[in-house]
Amino acid sequence: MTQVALPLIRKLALSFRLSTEESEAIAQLPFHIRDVPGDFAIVSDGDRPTQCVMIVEGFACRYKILGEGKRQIFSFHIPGDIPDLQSLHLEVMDHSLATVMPSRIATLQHDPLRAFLRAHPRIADAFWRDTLIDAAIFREWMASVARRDASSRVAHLLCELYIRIQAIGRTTDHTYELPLTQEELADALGLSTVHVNRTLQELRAEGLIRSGKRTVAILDWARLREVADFDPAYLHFRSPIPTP
Amino acid sequence: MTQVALPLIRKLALSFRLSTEESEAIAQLPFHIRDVPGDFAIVSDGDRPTQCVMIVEGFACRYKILGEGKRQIFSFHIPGDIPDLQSLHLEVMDHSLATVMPSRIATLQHDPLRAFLRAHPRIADAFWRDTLIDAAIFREWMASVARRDASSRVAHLLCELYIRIQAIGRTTDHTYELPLTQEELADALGLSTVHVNRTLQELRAEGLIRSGKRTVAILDWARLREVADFDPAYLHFRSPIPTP
DNA sequence: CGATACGTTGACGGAAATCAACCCCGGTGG
DNA sequence: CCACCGGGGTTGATTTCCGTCAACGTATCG
Repeated sequence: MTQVALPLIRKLALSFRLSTEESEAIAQLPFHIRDVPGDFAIVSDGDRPTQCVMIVEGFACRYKILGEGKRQIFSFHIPGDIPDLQSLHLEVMDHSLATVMPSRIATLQHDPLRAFLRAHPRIADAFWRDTLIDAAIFREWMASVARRDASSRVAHLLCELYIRIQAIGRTTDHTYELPLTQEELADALGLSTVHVNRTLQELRAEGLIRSGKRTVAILDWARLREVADFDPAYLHFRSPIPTP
Repeated sequence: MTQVALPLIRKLALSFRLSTEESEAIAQLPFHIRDVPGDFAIVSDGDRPTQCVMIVEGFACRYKILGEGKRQIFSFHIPGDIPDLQSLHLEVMDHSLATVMPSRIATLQHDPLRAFLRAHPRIADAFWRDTLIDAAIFREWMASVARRDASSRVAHLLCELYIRIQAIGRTTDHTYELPLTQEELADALGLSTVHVNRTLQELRAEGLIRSGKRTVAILDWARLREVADFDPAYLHFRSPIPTP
């Protein structure tokens, strides 16, 4: 019935060998589909969710509001991601999850999901693995924010998103849709919006990217990757990553 | 036989309700004990480990060397931690693990561990949960490095280590052993050693901490926590955290 | 057509990096 | 026993990257 799970299955298959039966089992999970607007708070810091959320269409981010009202975005999420899978094992949310554009999401109650994972331990491993890749992405972002300069940071994020979005088949001609404002980029990169703006201009001037309203085009992958100090190993794909 | 697993059991119990049988099962795992010197590379970026490592005594860190030779430390690990548990599901290491002082470690082959977790799905959940807490710590560090100033960052790290070390019963009088050089602190915090030095002096001058060779004493928890913008929720302990 | 959100630009200031000494202390070897 | 050495800590001077502030441009929308 549900085609809904397709991006999830495809994504898990990127890093894990799923059998046909396993894929079909996942497709049978009792998803509940919902459309939500942009800037919609799916789960909030402090909540005790009883369900997980998968992104079917759209774009979401996880973030936390810090002491002096600053916001740190920890990750961006694309179709096939289950950004709050951790709520299955950690009762209280320590951060928030929100859409950044109108999106279609599929919710999955914890109880049936838990039962399902007990019945399919290999799939449980795949889900665990997925959360481990999540953590690897956090580490890489930490390294970016701690040690790379502004242009490297911006470039790195653009590289990562390109690879991830390409992996779910949503790039054409080295171009992908990026529905983020410069303020959101700044909140993710630990920069000010002003500096993000100047840095994007710099990357454009260098001929590395073209970036217009809501889209990014990679013009020179080799040099962008160089500037970014980007090595996709941390994404843990099974097969070598096809590069432009 | 093995008392070795005690810190691990104690640590899991911090955030997960383990039955006596489960604790005993963990204690029976086939650990292999080894003593290693300080600055010893346990696992390196690019390795394909066939075992996991638990810290029995000592102190370790995970890190990665970035493009221009800079090092980013992602986490510190204390007795009871299994820093490379992720290698159970991610074949290739995307970072390195090393001791920062002479340590006793216990290794655990992947195969028996995998079989064990299949046989004890609840314990598998506890381990999964542990890796999720790991990820939560990464997020918090990311927020620190991205958005907090130097004194807040240093204070935050000292708070986190205090709580974690206290949880395994290794503090006395608000004092704990911290076998880190200022260079290692700098690599963890995204600062220069010079600035770490000045910031520590500042915290000392403010009367928040006393820090001598290899030890830290918390003198004013309330104000330190305030400076750090520290909220231990992200550590996901089961019971309220006893504060000085 | 004004309101609003997002992007862009310039001037200025500040937090932290960098560079370069210097100190202190424990270990080691002559 | 003392000289030497090296790692770690400390200090001051200078530089730089990026933040902040403030204004202005531009597009979308009710």
